[in-house]
Amino acid sequence: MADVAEKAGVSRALVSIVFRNQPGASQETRERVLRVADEIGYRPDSAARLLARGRSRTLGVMFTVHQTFHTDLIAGIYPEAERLGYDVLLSAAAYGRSEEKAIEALLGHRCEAVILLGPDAESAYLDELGHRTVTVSVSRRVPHARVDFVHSAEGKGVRQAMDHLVELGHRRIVHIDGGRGPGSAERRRAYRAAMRRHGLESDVRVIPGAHTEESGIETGRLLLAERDRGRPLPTAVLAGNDRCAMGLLMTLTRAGVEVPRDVSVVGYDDSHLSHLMPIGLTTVRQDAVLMAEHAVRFAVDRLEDRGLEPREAVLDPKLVVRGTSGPAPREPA
Amino acid sequence: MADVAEKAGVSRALVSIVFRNQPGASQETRERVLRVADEIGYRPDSAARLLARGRSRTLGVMFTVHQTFHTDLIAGIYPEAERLGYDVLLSAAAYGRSEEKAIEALLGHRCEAVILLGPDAESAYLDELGHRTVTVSVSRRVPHARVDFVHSAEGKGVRQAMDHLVELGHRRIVHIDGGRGPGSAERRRAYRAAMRRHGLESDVRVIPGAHTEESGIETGRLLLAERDRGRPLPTAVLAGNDRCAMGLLMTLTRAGVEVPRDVSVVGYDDSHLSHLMPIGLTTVRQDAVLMAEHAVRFAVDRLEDRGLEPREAVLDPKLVVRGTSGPAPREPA
DNA sequence: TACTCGGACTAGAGCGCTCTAGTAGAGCGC
DNA sequence: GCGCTCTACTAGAGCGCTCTAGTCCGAGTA
Repeated sequence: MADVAEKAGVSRALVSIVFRNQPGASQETRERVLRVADEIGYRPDSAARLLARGRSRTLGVMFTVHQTFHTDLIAGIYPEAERLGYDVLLSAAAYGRSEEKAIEALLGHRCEAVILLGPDAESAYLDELGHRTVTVSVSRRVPHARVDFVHSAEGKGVRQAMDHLVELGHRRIVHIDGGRGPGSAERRRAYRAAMRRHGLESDVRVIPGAHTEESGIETGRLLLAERDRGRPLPTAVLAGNDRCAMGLLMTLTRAGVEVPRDVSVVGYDDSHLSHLMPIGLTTVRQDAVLMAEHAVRFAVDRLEDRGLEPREAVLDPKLVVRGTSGPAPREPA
Repeated sequence: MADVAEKAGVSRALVSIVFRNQPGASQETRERVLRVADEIGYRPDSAARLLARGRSRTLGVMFTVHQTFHTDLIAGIYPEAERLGYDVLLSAAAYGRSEEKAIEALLGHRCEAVILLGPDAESAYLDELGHRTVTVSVSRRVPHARVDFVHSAEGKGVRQAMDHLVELGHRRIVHIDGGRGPGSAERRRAYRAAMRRHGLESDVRVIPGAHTEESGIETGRLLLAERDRGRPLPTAVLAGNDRCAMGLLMTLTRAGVEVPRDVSVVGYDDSHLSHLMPIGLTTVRQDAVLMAEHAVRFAVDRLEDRGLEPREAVLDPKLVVRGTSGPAPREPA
């Protein structure tokens, strides 16, 4: 920086002004400084800048490698953060790298706020974190913790999906549970409620699972094995999320079960996988971009006005009917 | 830090020593300092640390959101970097966020080296980058650029896959090209060479595609349409990567084409998707963990010894035979 | 002319660390 | 006692910026 200042014949302070795009420098000088900087290959050191400024204007994002929906969210976080003048730092949790570790890394880099995508850490930890920094949780409700919360109205989404299936004549609708996955408790509850509302209480069946392809595959195998033992297949399955639906779909199709002729499958998330299937997955869309924007906005709002309390955004999901849901097969009389 | 020093009754320098785990402090003092720090909630500011140290000991990783293989790589990068005492910063390229932007963000955060996962930027830019910082490219060869290069021996992988298929009796083996995707030029070349070597020159067919599910779906539709017009299906398809194979697989299965009875499908990458399919995708494994370790090691080696020239690591891929490849169907005489 | 005012620019402190050079004191041999 | 070394510790400069509190100068005003 000193080199640039000298070579451009100005003070370091002026260079700083130019690089921060602040008033106080003539157009002429601005151009000269930028030109010199470019020649020298100078690029402001964000560490020093950050140190001097006292604020980092950086948002940390913790996500889980392999969660396709997270990557959709990340793609939405960047532009919104940029629009608001914030930098984004990513830190991944992975096998062998706990969420806590990923979060601590962000904190060490002086992120002013952390946005957690579907965190799985303990409530107590998250609450403590929320007291230490502005924290936003996406998808996962963290009861009694000082964190903002962005999610979609799981209940509404499930209800739409269930109404759709019932309208198509389905009665034996099975739900594959998302286990500890974000939102699954709400989805499970909504599934039960919808079944009850449609007078299908006796057909309620929740199969324990997870938000992974494996879970869908296993459930598929389970259902097929049951069929071979005489128990009829359900006519429709409401999967825990798209990945699970994918796994199920592959297993069923592979076994000669035609979707949606024999079984209808509905997913959840509308992650980019869903449009990719040849006939398209009927699923409940969570608008990743909108969720990302809310998360960023919540974080920034609380950074700029420390008095603000954490908020909750509930976004309306929307059933997207594609090819994997159809009329219920006629019951063998 | 000053607070900690005062409360522990030592100098700031001593606190620094303790936190850097350096010799020069008694066990007793160490414990006292750490205890006080914990009470106060002190956590070293990495910006200041970085500034003072002159080195950031941070590796920047650029990846593309949605590329499943990249997430596999990331999972491998973290532990190796940690082992060598380096921090990792992630920056994603996404729709609306160019690779250059992602890379510049890393540089702005004073990453000492950047590891680019399957970069798609122009050679000239990457070369310039390579002259500015230690740069490692994974999967994508960047000719004439000053960058380390880690990849798998595409040729060997393809050859293994082709030998496998030919051994199973296949002759009409089609290759779906990966377009501009990393490694695809080599794979295409190796496919042609293998066909020639097996005396199948007249059956060579490369269908333009990309490393995406869409591409597989489109190719599937194309092949099915051709079949309907009288041209027989190929008996085997070597896809550009796993995602492409997935798309193809779904399309074919959906249309009643049985895999591998009617058509064999081979992927490339062995990304975590492949084990997840119910019958398992026959694919060429690129060992993500090993590649990640090499990439990190290359970066760190060149950081610690500036005289080192960029190197190239060619890892041997390995054909993993699973369920999607089988004997060629008997030709309708 | 004397003044104010605002735009362009500068000096220098300070951000929270690390690191070099140094001190103080204990332990040792002679 | 002396010098020596070794360990435990400290003072203070400096990392590359930002920011506050200025200075300087020319145009506008009375």
